[in-house]
Amino acid sequence: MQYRRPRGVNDITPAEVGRWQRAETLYRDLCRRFAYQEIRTPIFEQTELFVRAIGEETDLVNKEMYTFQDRGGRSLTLRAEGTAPVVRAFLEDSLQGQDRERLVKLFYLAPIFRYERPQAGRYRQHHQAGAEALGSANPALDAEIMALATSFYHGLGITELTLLLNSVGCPVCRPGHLQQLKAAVAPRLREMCGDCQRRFDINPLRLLDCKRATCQEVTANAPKMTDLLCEDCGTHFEGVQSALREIGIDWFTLEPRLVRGLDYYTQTAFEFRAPGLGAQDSIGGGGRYDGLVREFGGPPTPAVGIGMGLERVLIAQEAAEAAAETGALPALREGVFVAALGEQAWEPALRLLQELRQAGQVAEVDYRRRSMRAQLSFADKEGFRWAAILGEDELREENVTLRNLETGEQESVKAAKLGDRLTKPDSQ
RNA sequence: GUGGCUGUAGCUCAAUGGCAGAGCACCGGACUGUGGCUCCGGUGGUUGUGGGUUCGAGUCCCAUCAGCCACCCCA
Repeated sequence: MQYRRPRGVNDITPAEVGRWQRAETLYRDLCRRFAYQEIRTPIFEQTELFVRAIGEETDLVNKEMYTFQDRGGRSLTLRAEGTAPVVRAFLEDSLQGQDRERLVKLFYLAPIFRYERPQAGRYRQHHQAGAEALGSANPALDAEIMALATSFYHGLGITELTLLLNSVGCPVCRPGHLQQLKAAVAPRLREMCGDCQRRFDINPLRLLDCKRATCQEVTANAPKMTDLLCEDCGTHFEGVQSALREIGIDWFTLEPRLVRGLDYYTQTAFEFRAPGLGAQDSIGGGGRYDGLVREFGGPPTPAVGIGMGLERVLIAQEAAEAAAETGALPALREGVFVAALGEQAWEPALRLLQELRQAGQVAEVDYRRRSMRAQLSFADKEGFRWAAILGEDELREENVTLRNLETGEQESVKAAKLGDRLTKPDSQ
Protein backbone atom coordinates (compact mmCIF):
# COMPACT_ATOMS: atom_id res chain seq x y z
CA MET A 1 0.00 0.00 0.00
CA GLN A 2 1.55 3.21 -1.13
CA TYR A 3 -0.19 5.75 1.07
CA ARG A 4 -1.23 5.55 4.68
CA ARG A 5 -2.95 8.10 6.82
CA PRO A 6 -0.67 10.40 8.75
CA ARG A 7 0.10 9.54 12.31
CA GLY A 8 -2.59 10.11 14.88
CA VAL A 9 -5.50 10.77 12.52
CA ASN A 10 -8.42 8.51 11.70
CA ASP A 11 -10.89 7.70 8.96
CA ILE A 12 -14.47 7.46 10.11
CA THR A 13 -15.66 4.56 7.98
CA PRO A 14 -19.24 3.85 6.88
CA ALA A 15 -19.48 1.24 9.62
CA GLU A 16 -18.75 3.88 12.27
CA VAL A 17 -20.38 6.94 10.81
CA GLY A 18 -23.85 6.04 12.12
CA ARG A 19 -22.58 6.19 15.69
CA TRP A 20 -21.09 9.60 14.99
CA GLN A 21 -24.25 10.92 13.41
CA ARG A 22 -26.41 9.72 16.29
CA ALA A 23 -24.14 11.50 18.75
CA GLU A 24 -24.05 14.69 16.68
CA THR A 25 -27.81 14.68 16.24
CA LEU A 26 -28.35 14.19 19.95
CA TYR A 27 -25.95 17.02 20.75
CA ARG A 28 -27.61 19.43 18.33
CA ASP A 29 -31.02 18.55 19.71
CA LEU A 30 -29.91 19.04 23.30
CA CYS A 31 -28.30 22.36 22.49
CA ARG A 32 -31.52 23.50 20.86
CA ARG A 33 -33.44 22.53 24.00
CA PHE A 34 -30.95 24.38 26.20
CA ALA A 35 -31.22 27.37 23.83
CA TYR A 36 -27.66 27.34 22.51
CA GLN A 37 -27.13 28.31 18.87
CA GLU A 38 -24.63 26.71 16.55
CA ILE A 39 -21.57 28.59 15.40
CA ARG A 40 -18.99 27.47 12.87
CA THR A 41 -15.60 29.10 12.88
CA PRO A 42 -12.68 28.51 10.47
CA ILE A 43 -10.47 25.51 10.89
CA PHE A 44 -7.44 27.77 11.34
CA GLU A 45 -6.85 31.08 13.04
CA GLN A 46 -4.03 33.53 13.57
CA THR A 47 -1.47 31.79 15.74
CA GLU A 48 -1.50 34.73 18.12
CA LEU A 49 -5.15 34.10 18.98
CA PHE A 50 -4.35 30.77 20.60
CA VAL A 51 -1.13 31.95 22.19
CA ARG A 52 -2.87 34.85 23.88
CA ALA A 53 -5.86 32.82 25.00
CA ILE A 54 -4.20 29.63 26.14
CA GLY A 55 -1.01 31.12 27.53
CA GLU A 56 2.63 31.28 26.41
CA GLU A 57 3.85 28.82 28.98
CA THR A 58 1.32 26.07 28.45
CA ASP A 59 2.27 22.74 26.89
CA LEU A 60 -0.44 23.19 24.30
CA VAL A 61 1.18 26.36 22.97
CA ASN A 62 4.76 25.27 23.50
CA LYS A 63 4.72 21.91 21.82
CA GLU A 64 1.32 20.86 20.54
CA MET A 65 0.14 23.39 17.98
CA TYR A 66 -0.08 22.72 14.26
CA THR A 67 1.37 26.01 13.13
CA PHE A 68 2.31 26.93 9.56
CA GLN A 69 2.98 29.93 7.40
CA ASP A 70 0.73 30.66 4.47
CA ARG A 71 2.03 32.05 1.20
CA GLY A 72 1.55 35.56 2.48
CA GLY A 73 3.88 34.91 5.39
CA ARG A 74 1.09 34.90 8.02
CA SER A 75 1.48 32.49 10.92
CA LEU A 76 -1.65 30.38 11.17
CA THR A 77 -2.58 27.53 13.50
CA LEU A 78 -5.10 24.73 13.06
CA ARG A 79 -7.81 25.01 15.70
CA ALA A 80 -6.00 23.91 18.87
CA GLU A 81 -8.92 24.55 21.18
CA GLY A 82 -12.57 25.51 20.84
CA THR A 83 -13.10 28.52 23.08
CA ALA A 84 -10.68 31.08 21.66
CA PRO A 85 -12.17 31.08 18.13
CA VAL A 86 -15.69 31.40 19.54
CA VAL A 87 -14.68 34.36 21.68
CA ARG A 88 -13.02 35.94 18.66
CA ALA A 89 -16.20 35.49 16.61
CA PHE A 90 -18.33 36.76 19.50
CA LEU A 91 -16.45 40.04 19.28
CA GLU A 92 -15.75 40.22 15.57
CA ASP A 93 -19.30 39.37 14.53
CA SER A 94 -20.85 41.55 17.26
CA LEU A 95 -23.00 38.68 18.45
CA GLN A 96 -24.14 40.67 21.45
CA GLY A 97 -25.60 43.34 19.18
CA GLN A 98 -26.51 46.59 20.92
CA ASP A 99 -27.46 44.88 24.17
CA ARG A 100 -24.33 45.02 26.28
CA GLU A 101 -25.87 42.75 28.90
CA ARG A 102 -27.09 40.16 26.46
CA LEU A 103 -26.28 36.53 27.22
CA VAL A 104 -24.99 34.80 24.08
CA LYS A 105 -25.12 31.00 24.16
CA LEU A 106 -23.24 29.16 21.44
CA PHE A 107 -22.35 25.57 20.61
CA TYR A 108 -20.09 23.89 18.10
CA LEU A 109 -19.04 20.51 16.74
CA ALA A 110 -15.56 20.89 15.35
CA PRO A 111 -12.25 19.16 14.72
CA ILE A 112 -9.34 20.08 16.99
CA PHE A 113 -5.67 19.58 16.13
CA ARG A 114 -2.85 18.94 18.57
CA TYR A 115 0.59 17.56 17.85
CA GLU A 116 0.79 14.87 20.52
CA ARG A 117 2.00 11.31 20.71
CA PRO A 118 -1.08 9.27 19.89
CA GLN A 119 -2.61 6.48 21.92
CA ALA A 120 -6.16 5.22 22.31
CA GLY A 121 -8.38 8.19 23.06
CA ARG A 122 -5.70 10.66 22.03
CA TYR A 123 -5.30 11.73 18.46
CA ARG A 124 -3.69 14.51 16.47
CA GLN A 125 -7.05 15.37 15.01
CA HIS A 126 -10.00 14.86 17.30
CA HIS A 127 -13.48 16.33 17.47
CA GLN A 128 -15.08 18.32 20.22
CA ALA A 129 -18.66 19.09 21.02
CA GLY A 130 -18.51 22.37 22.88
CA ALA A 131 -20.74 25.03 24.37
CA GLU A 132 -20.00 28.57 25.51
CA ALA A 133 -22.22 31.02 27.37
CA LEU A 134 -20.93 34.60 27.23
CA GLY A 135 -22.31 37.55 29.12
CA SER A 136 -23.28 36.35 32.58
CA ALA A 137 -21.51 35.49 35.82
CA ASN A 138 -24.56 33.70 37.20
CA PRO A 139 -23.40 30.43 38.79
CA ALA A 140 -26.59 28.78 37.54
CA LEU A 141 -25.05 29.07 34.09
CA ASP A 142 -22.00 27.05 35.12
CA ALA A 143 -24.45 24.43 36.35
CA GLU A 144 -26.44 24.60 33.12
CA ILE A 145 -23.35 23.82 31.06
CA MET A 146 -22.67 20.79 33.24
CA ALA A 147 -26.32 19.74 32.94
CA LEU A 148 -26.09 19.95 29.16
CA ALA A 149 -23.03 17.71 29.20
CA THR A 150 -24.68 15.28 31.60
CA SER A 151 -27.72 15.00 29.34
CA PHE A 152 -25.44 14.30 26.40
CA TYR A 153 -23.53 11.55 28.19
CA HIS A 154 -26.67 9.97 29.62
CA GLY A 155 -28.43 10.15 26.26
CA LEU A 156 -25.60 8.09 24.80
CA GLY A 157 -25.88 5.50 27.54
CA ILE A 158 -22.85 6.64 29.52
CA THR A 159 -24.18 6.42 33.04
CA GLU A 160 -21.07 5.72 35.08
CA LEU A 161 -19.91 9.32 35.26
CA THR A 162 -17.62 11.22 37.54
CA LEU A 163 -17.78 15.01 37.78
CA LEU A 164 -14.86 16.74 39.45
CA LEU A 165 -15.36 20.33 40.51
CA ASN A 166 -12.99 23.01 41.71
CA SER A 167 -12.51 26.74 41.78
CA VAL A 168 -9.20 28.21 40.69
CA GLY A 169 -10.03 31.70 41.94
CA CYS A 170 -9.57 34.96 40.13
CA PRO A 171 -6.88 37.64 39.70
CA VAL A 172 -7.90 39.03 43.10
CA CYS A 173 -7.42 35.91 45.20
CA ARG A 174 -5.20 33.66 43.13
CA PRO A 175 -1.87 35.50 43.66
CA GLY A 176 -2.26 35.13 47.41
CA HIS A 177 -2.92 31.44 47.04
CA LEU A 178 0.04 30.96 44.75
CA GLN A 179 2.24 32.73 47.23
CA GLN A 180 1.09 30.51 50.09
CA LEU A 181 1.40 27.44 47.90
CA LYS A 182 4.96 28.29 46.96
CA ALA A 183 5.82 29.07 50.54
CA ALA A 184 4.47 25.71 51.66
CA VAL A 185 6.30 23.78 48.95
CA ALA A 186 9.59 25.69 48.85
CA PRO A 187 11.33 23.95 51.76
CA ARG A 188 10.86 20.56 50.13
CA LEU A 189 11.16 21.61 46.51
CA ARG A 190 14.32 19.57 46.11
CA GLU A 191 12.38 16.37 46.82
CA MET A 192 10.06 17.00 43.89
CA CYS A 193 10.40 15.87 40.27
CA GLY A 194 12.07 17.96 37.60
CA ASP A 195 8.74 18.90 36.07
CA CYS A 196 7.52 20.24 39.38
CA GLN A 197 10.71 22.19 39.97
CA ARG A 198 10.08 23.91 36.67
CA ARG A 199 6.40 24.40 37.43
CA PHE A 200 7.31 26.11 40.67
CA ASP A 201 8.40 29.19 38.76
CA ILE A 202 6.36 28.97 35.59
CA ASN A 203 2.95 27.72 36.68
CA PRO A 204 2.84 26.84 40.37
CA LEU A 205 -0.84 25.84 40.23
CA ARG A 206 0.18 22.80 38.25
CA LEU A 207 2.25 21.56 41.19
CA LEU A 208 -1.08 20.34 42.52
CA ASP A 209 -1.93 17.87 39.79
CA CYS A 210 1.40 16.09 39.48
CA LYS A 211 0.70 12.37 39.65
CA ARG A 212 3.96 11.35 41.32
CA ALA A 213 3.37 10.06 44.82
CA THR A 214 6.36 11.90 46.24
CA CYS A 215 5.19 15.22 44.77
CA GLN A 216 1.63 14.65 45.91
CA GLU A 217 2.92 14.04 49.38
CA VAL A 218 4.74 17.37 49.37
CA THR A 219 1.62 19.24 48.27
CA ALA A 220 -0.76 17.21 50.43
CA ASN A 221 -0.88 19.73 53.21
CA ALA A 222 -0.41 22.79 51.07
CA PRO A 223 -3.17 25.40 51.31
CA LYS A 224 -6.16 24.73 49.05
CA MET A 225 -7.34 27.37 46.66
CA THR A 226 -10.90 26.78 47.76
CA ASP A 227 -9.97 27.72 51.34
CA LEU A 228 -8.51 31.03 50.21
CA LEU A 229 -11.08 32.29 47.74
CA CYS A 230 -12.04 35.94 47.88
CA GLU A 231 -15.61 36.78 48.76
CA ASP A 232 -16.82 36.92 45.15
CA CYS A 233 -15.20 33.64 44.21
CA GLY A 234 -16.35 31.93 47.38
CA THR A 235 -19.93 33.04 46.83
CA HIS A 236 -19.79 31.95 43.22
CA PHE A 237 -18.35 28.54 44.08
CA GLU A 238 -21.10 27.99 46.63
CA GLY A 239 -23.64 29.14 44.06
CA VAL A 240 -22.44 26.63 41.48
CA GLN A 241 -22.71 23.80 43.97
CA SER A 242 -26.18 24.70 45.15
CA ALA A 243 -27.39 25.19 41.56
CA LEU A 244 -26.03 21.75 40.67
CA ARG A 245 -27.81 20.17 43.62
CA GLU A 246 -30.98 22.02 42.73
CA ILE A 247 -31.09 20.45 39.27
CA GLY A 248 -30.29 16.96 40.49
CA ILE A 249 -26.58 16.84 39.78
CA ASP A 250 -25.62 16.06 43.34
CA TRP A 251 -23.03 13.42 42.52
CA PHE A 252 -20.11 15.78 41.81
CA THR A 253 -16.89 15.54 43.79
CA LEU A 254 -14.87 18.52 44.96
CA GLU A 255 -11.31 18.08 43.77
CA PRO A 256 -8.95 20.77 45.02
CA ARG A 257 -6.16 19.40 42.83
CA LEU A 258 -8.11 19.86 39.61
CA VAL A 259 -6.26 22.44 37.57
CA ARG A 260 -6.90 22.87 33.91
CA GLY A 261 -4.13 23.30 31.38
CA LEU A 262 -5.32 26.54 29.84
CA ASP A 263 -4.44 29.82 31.46
CA TYR A 264 -7.72 31.61 30.82
CA TYR A 265 -9.78 29.77 33.44
CA THR A 266 -11.10 31.66 36.45
CA GLN A 267 -13.25 30.38 39.29
CA THR A 268 -15.07 27.24 38.13
CA ALA A 269 -13.03 24.38 36.70
CA PHE A 270 -14.60 20.99 36.10
CA GLU A 271 -13.96 17.70 34.38
CA PHE A 272 -16.10 14.69 33.50
CA ARG A 273 -14.57 11.22 33.58
CA ALA A 274 -15.86 7.84 32.46
CA PRO A 275 -14.56 4.25 32.68
CA GLY A 276 -13.24 2.25 29.74
CA LEU A 277 -10.62 4.68 28.52
CA GLY A 278 -7.46 3.78 30.44
CA ALA A 279 -5.42 6.80 31.38
CA GLN A 280 -7.29 9.08 28.98
CA ASP A 281 -10.46 9.01 31.02
CA SER A 282 -11.42 12.66 30.74
CA ILE A 283 -14.38 12.90 28.37
CA GLY A 284 -15.11 16.57 28.83
CA GLY A 285 -13.86 19.56 30.70
CA GLY A 286 -14.28 23.26 31.00
CA GLY A 287 -14.83 26.15 33.28
CA ARG A 288 -15.29 29.85 33.60
CA TYR A 289 -13.13 32.36 31.76
CA ASP A 290 -14.26 35.76 32.94
CA GLY A 291 -11.17 37.57 31.71
CA LEU A 292 -10.81 36.26 28.18
CA VAL A 293 -13.18 38.56 26.28
CA ARG A 294 -11.47 41.57 27.81
CA GLU A 295 -8.09 40.03 27.02
CA PHE A 296 -9.18 40.00 23.38
CA GLY A 297 -10.02 43.69 23.50
CA GLY A 298 -13.73 43.39 24.21
CA PRO A 299 -15.74 44.75 27.13
CA PRO A 300 -15.44 42.90 30.44
CA THR A 301 -17.66 39.86 29.82
CA PRO A 302 -17.95 36.90 32.13
CA ALA A 303 -18.29 33.54 30.38
CA VAL A 304 -18.31 29.81 30.95
CA GLY A 305 -17.85 26.85 28.59
CA ILE A 306 -17.13 23.20 28.02
CA GLY A 307 -15.44 20.98 25.46
CA MET A 308 -16.16 17.28 25.10
CA GLY A 309 -13.90 14.97 23.10
CA LEU A 310 -16.17 12.97 20.82
CA GLU A 311 -13.71 10.15 20.14
CA ARG A 312 -13.43 9.56 23.87
CA VAL A 313 -17.16 9.93 24.40
CA LEU A 314 -17.80 7.27 21.76
CA ILE A 315 -15.21 4.95 23.31
CA ALA A 316 -16.94 5.40 26.66
CA GLN A 317 -20.28 4.70 24.98
CA GLU A 318 -18.99 1.43 23.52
CA ALA A 319 -17.56 0.47 26.90
CA ALA A 320 -20.92 1.19 28.51
CA GLU A 321 -22.70 -0.95 25.91
CA ALA A 322 -20.27 -3.81 26.51
CA ALA A 323 -20.74 -3.52 30.28
CA ALA A 324 -24.52 -3.57 29.90
CA GLU A 325 -24.30 -6.41 27.39
CA THR A 326 -27.05 -4.72 25.45
CA GLY A 327 -25.29 -5.06 22.13
CA ALA A 328 -26.02 -2.80 19.19
CA LEU A 329 -29.59 -2.68 18.02
CA PRO A 330 -30.24 -4.57 14.79
CA ALA A 331 -30.21 -2.12 11.91
CA LEU A 332 -33.62 -1.13 10.66
CA ARG A 333 -34.49 -2.71 7.34
CA GLU A 334 -35.18 -0.13 4.72
CA GLY A 335 -35.59 0.19 0.98
CA VAL A 336 -36.24 -1.88 -2.09
CA PHE A 337 -33.79 -4.04 -3.97
CA VAL A 338 -34.82 -4.43 -7.59
CA ALA A 339 -33.92 -7.96 -8.70
CA ALA A 340 -33.72 -8.11 -12.48
CA LEU A 341 -33.81 -11.55 -14.08
CA GLY A 342 -32.64 -12.06 -17.60
CA GLU A 343 -31.80 -9.74 -20.49
CA GLN A 344 -35.24 -8.33 -21.15
CA ALA A 345 -35.76 -7.34 -17.54
CA TRP A 346 -32.64 -5.19 -17.22
CA GLU A 347 -33.87 -1.98 -18.81
CA PRO A 348 -37.36 -2.11 -17.27
CA ALA A 349 -35.59 -2.70 -13.96
CA LEU A 350 -33.54 0.46 -14.40
CA ARG A 351 -36.74 2.38 -15.15
CA LEU A 352 -38.40 0.95 -12.04
CA LEU A 353 -35.32 1.81 -9.98
CA GLN A 354 -35.45 5.43 -11.09
CA GLU A 355 -39.21 5.67 -10.42
CA LEU A 356 -38.76 4.30 -6.92
CA ARG A 357 -35.96 6.73 -6.15
CA GLN A 358 -37.97 9.65 -7.45
CA ALA A 359 -40.85 8.53 -5.25
CA GLY A 360 -38.55 8.83 -2.26
CA GLN A 361 -37.65 5.19 -1.75
CA VAL A 362 -34.18 3.90 -0.95
CA ALA A 363 -33.64 1.67 -4.00
CA GLU A 364 -30.78 -0.31 -5.50
CA VAL A 365 -30.14 -2.81 -8.25
CA ASP A 366 -27.39 -5.37 -8.88
CA TYR A 367 -25.07 -3.80 -11.43
CA ARG A 368 -23.13 -7.04 -11.53
CA ARG A 369 -26.11 -8.77 -13.16
CA ARG A 370 -25.87 -11.87 -11.03
CA SER A 371 -28.17 -14.79 -10.37
CA MET A 372 -31.39 -14.29 -8.50
CA ARG A 373 -29.92 -16.25 -5.61
CA ALA A 374 -27.00 -13.87 -5.44
CA GLN A 375 -29.22 -10.82 -5.76
CA LEU A 376 -31.55 -11.84 -2.95
CA SER A 377 -28.66 -12.85 -0.78
CA PHE A 378 -27.05 -9.47 -1.33
CA ALA A 379 -30.31 -7.63 -0.67
CA ASP A 380 -30.71 -9.49 2.60
CA LYS A 381 -27.17 -8.84 3.78
CA GLU A 382 -27.35 -5.16 2.89
CA GLY A 383 -30.47 -4.78 4.98
CA PHE A 384 -33.06 -4.05 2.33
CA ARG A 385 -36.60 -4.53 3.45
CA TRP A 386 -38.12 -5.51 0.13
CA ALA A 387 -37.07 -7.24 -3.03
CA ALA A 388 -38.96 -6.21 -6.16
CA ILE A 389 -38.51 -9.11 -8.53
CA LEU A 390 -38.76 -8.40 -12.24
CA GLY A 391 -38.49 -11.37 -14.60
CA GLU A 392 -40.11 -12.69 -17.72
CA ASP A 393 -43.38 -13.60 -16.00
CA GLU A 394 -43.72 -10.19 -14.38
CA LEU A 395 -42.90 -8.38 -17.62
CA ARG A 396 -45.64 -10.32 -19.41
CA GLU A 397 -48.18 -9.50 -16.70
CA GLU A 398 -46.95 -5.92 -16.21
CA ASN A 399 -46.51 -6.53 -12.53
CA VAL A 400 -43.76 -6.98 -10.00
CA THR A 401 -43.29 -9.72 -7.41
CA LEU A 402 -42.77 -7.92 -4.12
CA ARG A 403 -41.01 -10.04 -1.51
CA ASN A 404 -40.76 -9.05 2.14
CA LEU A 405 -37.22 -9.98 3.10
CA GLU A 406 -38.03 -10.15 6.78
CA THR A 407 -40.99 -12.52 6.57
CA GLY A 408 -40.52 -14.14 3.18
CA GLU A 409 -44.09 -13.30 2.20
CA GLN A 410 -44.58 -12.17 -1.33
CA GLU A 411 -47.32 -10.78 -3.50
CA SER A 412 -47.91 -9.57 -7.04
CA VAL A 413 -48.25 -5.84 -7.42
CA LYS A 414 -49.08 -3.92 -10.59
CA ALA A 415 -45.89 -2.18 -11.65
CA ALA A 416 -47.63 1.20 -11.69
CA LYS A 417 -48.88 0.71 -8.12
CA LEU A 418 -45.58 -0.34 -6.56
CA GLY A 419 -44.77 3.08 -5.12
CA ASP A 420 -48.19 3.28 -3.47
CA ARG A 421 -47.91 -0.22 -2.08
CA LEU A 422 -44.55 0.52 -0.48
CA THR A 423 -45.80 3.60 1.35
CA LYS A 424 -48.73 1.73 2.87
CA PRO A 425 -48.39 0.57 6.47
CA ASP A 426 -46.88 -2.90 6.79
CA SER A 427 -49.91 -4.52 8.25
CA GLN A 428 -50.88 -5.25 4.67
C1' G B 1 9.28 14.73 23.61
C1' U B 2 10.70 9.93 27.18
C1' G B 3 10.28 4.56 28.19
C1' G B 4 8.09 -0.22 26.92
C1' C B 5 4.99 -3.92 23.99
C1' U B 6 3.15 -5.32 19.13
C1' G B 7 2.75 -5.43 13.44
C1' U B 8 1.14 -12.47 9.15
C1' A B 9 -5.47 -12.75 4.25
C1' G B 10 -11.08 -7.97 4.78
C1' C B 11 -11.44 -9.55 10.52
C1' U B 12 -9.54 -12.71 14.79
C1' C B 13 -5.22 -15.43 15.13
C1' A B 14 -1.54 -20.04 14.09
C1' A B 15 3.27 -21.44 11.88
C1' U B 16 11.13 -25.15 16.35
C1' G B 17 15.59 -20.62 11.39
C1' G B 18 13.30 -25.27 6.59
C1' C B 19 6.69 -25.80 1.29
C1' A B 20 2.88 -19.22 4.62
C1' G B 21 -1.99 -21.84 7.39
C1' A B 22 -7.00 -22.05 10.18
C1' G B 23 -11.75 -20.00 11.61
C1' C B 24 -15.00 -16.18 10.22
C1' A B 25 -16.07 -13.15 5.97
C1' C B 26 -16.26 -13.06 0.52
C1' C B 27 -17.39 -15.69 -4.43
C1' G B 28 -19.52 -20.07 -6.78
C1' G B 29 -22.21 -24.74 -6.65
C1' A B 30 -25.68 -28.45 -4.49
C1' C B 31 -30.96 -25.44 -5.39
C1' U B 32 -31.07 -23.40 -14.13
C1' G B 33 -36.82 -17.69 -11.01
C1' U B 34 -36.25 -17.06 -4.56
C1' G B 35 -32.04 -14.71 0.80
C1' G B 36 -31.25 -16.56 6.07
C1' C B 37 -29.83 -23.13 7.62
C1' U B 38 -26.52 -27.15 5.95
C1' C B 39 -22.79 -29.38 2.91
C1' C B 40 -18.98 -29.02 -1.05
C1' G B 41 -15.49 -26.13 -3.75
C1' G B 42 -12.82 -21.55 -4.80
C1' U B 43 -10.52 -16.45 -4.72
C1' G B 44 -7.56 -13.88 -1.51
C1' G B 45 -0.55 -12.56 1.17
C1' U B 46 5.37 -8.13 -1.59
C1' U B 47 4.34 -11.70 6.58
C1' G B 48 4.04 -2.87 7.72
C1' U B 49 8.53 -0.95 4.84
C1' G B 50 13.96 -0.99 3.80
C1' G B 51 18.53 -3.14 4.81
C1' G B 52 21.64 -7.05 7.21
C1' U B 53 23.12 -12.20 9.16
C1' U B 54 22.34 -17.22 7.03
C1' C B 55 22.71 -22.56 2.30
C1' G B 56 17.77 -20.85 3.83
C1' A B 57 14.30 -15.40 7.59
C1' G B 58 7.27 -14.55 9.14
C1' U B 59 10.95 -16.22 12.89
C1' C B 60 17.52 -13.50 14.41
C1' C B 61 19.91 -8.21 14.03
C1' C B 62 19.59 -2.83 12.55
C1' A B 63 16.79 1.19 10.77
C1' U B 64 12.15 3.20 9.64
C1' C B 65 6.73 3.64 9.63
C1' A B 66 2.31 2.61 12.30
C1' G B 67 -0.71 0.94 16.45
C1' C B 68 -1.07 0.09 21.61
C1' C B 69 0.51 0.93 26.98
C1' A B 70 2.62 4.14 30.65
C1' C B 71 4.61 9.17 31.16
C1' C B 72 4.37 14.59 29.80
C1' C B 73 -0.19 16.76 28.85
C1' C B 74 -5.03 16.76 27.46
C1' A B 75 -10.64 15.88 25.26
